[in-house]
Amino acid sequence: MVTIRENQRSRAIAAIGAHLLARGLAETSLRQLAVAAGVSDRMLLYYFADKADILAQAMAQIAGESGAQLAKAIPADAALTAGQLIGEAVRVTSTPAMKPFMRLWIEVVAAAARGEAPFPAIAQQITAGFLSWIEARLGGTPPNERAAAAAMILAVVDGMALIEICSGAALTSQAADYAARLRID
Amino acid sequence: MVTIRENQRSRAIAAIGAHLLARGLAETSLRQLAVAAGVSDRMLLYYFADKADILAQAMAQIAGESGAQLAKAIPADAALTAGQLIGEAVRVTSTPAMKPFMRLWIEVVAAAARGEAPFPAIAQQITAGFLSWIEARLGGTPPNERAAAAAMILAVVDGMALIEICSGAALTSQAADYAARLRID
DNA sequence: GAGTCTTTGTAGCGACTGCTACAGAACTAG
DNA sequence: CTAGTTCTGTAGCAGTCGCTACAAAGACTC
Repeated sequence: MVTIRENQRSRAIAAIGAHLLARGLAETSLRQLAVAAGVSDRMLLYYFADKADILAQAMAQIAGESGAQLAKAIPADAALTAGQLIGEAVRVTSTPAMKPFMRLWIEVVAAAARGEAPFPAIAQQITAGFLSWIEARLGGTPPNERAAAAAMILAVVDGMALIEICSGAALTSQAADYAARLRID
Repeated sequence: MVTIRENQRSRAIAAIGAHLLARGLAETSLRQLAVAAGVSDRMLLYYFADKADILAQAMAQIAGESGAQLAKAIPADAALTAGQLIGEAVRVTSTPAMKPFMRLWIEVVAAAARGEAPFPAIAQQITAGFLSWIEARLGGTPPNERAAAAAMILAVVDGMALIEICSGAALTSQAADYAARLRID
């Protein structure tokens, strides 16, 4: 009973997700999203409740895919120290496949800072996902320090994405190599 | 011969700078900036060339003030290792006085990523300022490693600002303490 | 006081925003 | 075949955006 609509809806989410990864949040008016999805803006608002709904579902899909990619990249039972995981995490998130996501992620955080719906909720969910991914691999760090260590590692990973935007890939790559040498007392 | 106009111009820059620090980039339409500056939008475009000009000058002023604040916080000739400077830099940029600037900074980087004028140029300038501030204090690090170390430290500092947006002050403060324990091989 | 230049208000343009009313097309159930 | 539901195109609303044309007011020189 829902075939056409649901089918179109998931097609639209996939197309808009790809559009977001390619273009960021710069071209996200309803009409621009509609072009990206290959339908009319009228139809987009027939499939989804409103613009925030569209973006939320597209971002959820993207986050899910990227999360799966991360999960595969490093085994969940890797018992690393914080120092070791910094290097690994930076390496994984610097992958060409992850770069578009990290760039979009920066824009999402900024939109969340601005309070722009639906990004605050999205940012919180993705952050939680990142943190649990990190914590699950911090077996070499005392349990009572894992939350702080995970947040610190996430800061380094996110910071690298920021540096890439401001200073380009070359310096970022050097910084990443340097970060891999970090150790904890 | 330029008294009134120049006077009003610098008043407007100061007021708009304060507005940006308080509200971020969310409320930056010409009409909103005009209200913040206490003049009409018509006048704002009489004092300045266009909206990008307004934002560029306000951001330059803010960056200058924050840069001076940073310069004072840690002596320029402090010969620190990268590990030591991470802790110091995170401490300084987490100061209540610096928090609004760091938050705005995140939004500026995201706007730069989006290619939105005049933010790419602004982001590049501020990044250069940050990096030279850091490098000047890395006397304890071999000269050929300073650029990479500075970029890495900037990544940590910026990343902390991102974490603060997504996860709040409490976790960020723990992460900052943890970051202060980082050392370089 | 006339003429000139700087400063300011009013009013609005054309483009774009998210979103919707309305009507017709297509399909399905009886 | 008819009635009802699902789908989709056209057209446009009310609002905001950056910016500007026009003209009047004020300041200043001579």
